[in-house]
Amino acid sequence: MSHGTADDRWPLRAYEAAGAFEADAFAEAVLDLVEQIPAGRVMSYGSIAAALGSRASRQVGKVMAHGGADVPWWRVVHADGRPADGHERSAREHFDAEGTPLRETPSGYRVAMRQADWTP
DNA sequence: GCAATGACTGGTA
DNA sequence: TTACCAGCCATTG
Repeated sequence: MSHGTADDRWPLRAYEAAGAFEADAFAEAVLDLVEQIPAGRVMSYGSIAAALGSRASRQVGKVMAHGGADVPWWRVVHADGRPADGHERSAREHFDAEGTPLRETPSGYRVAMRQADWTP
């Protein structure tokens, strides 16, 4: 990461814009971790929380909803491989472009966690 | 301090 | 596989 300014490596600007001027260590860690997920791989909300020594998967979701716009949010999926609720369509395009292992289902698609699941 | 809320999970039907 | 339910966790009013 070169050296960049605090601005270009902290996707917290959206967070701040939302009203939270002081970013939590948790939110910072979540966004930072998401940026580290390699293309073609994914992590579940629960796994992220676990990697941070927490179990607040729902909080991870909240962080993504507010500051996820500046990070590869599509690499964060449900524990069963389903993409973020309400973003299935957009996520599909990214997965398709990155070659993320997917598997079709009667009602849509799902990420093949068995192969795509990643952990730092 | 309690109740509601949310990009969640795991178990059961 | 999908649908529903109870549990969990931090934030918000």
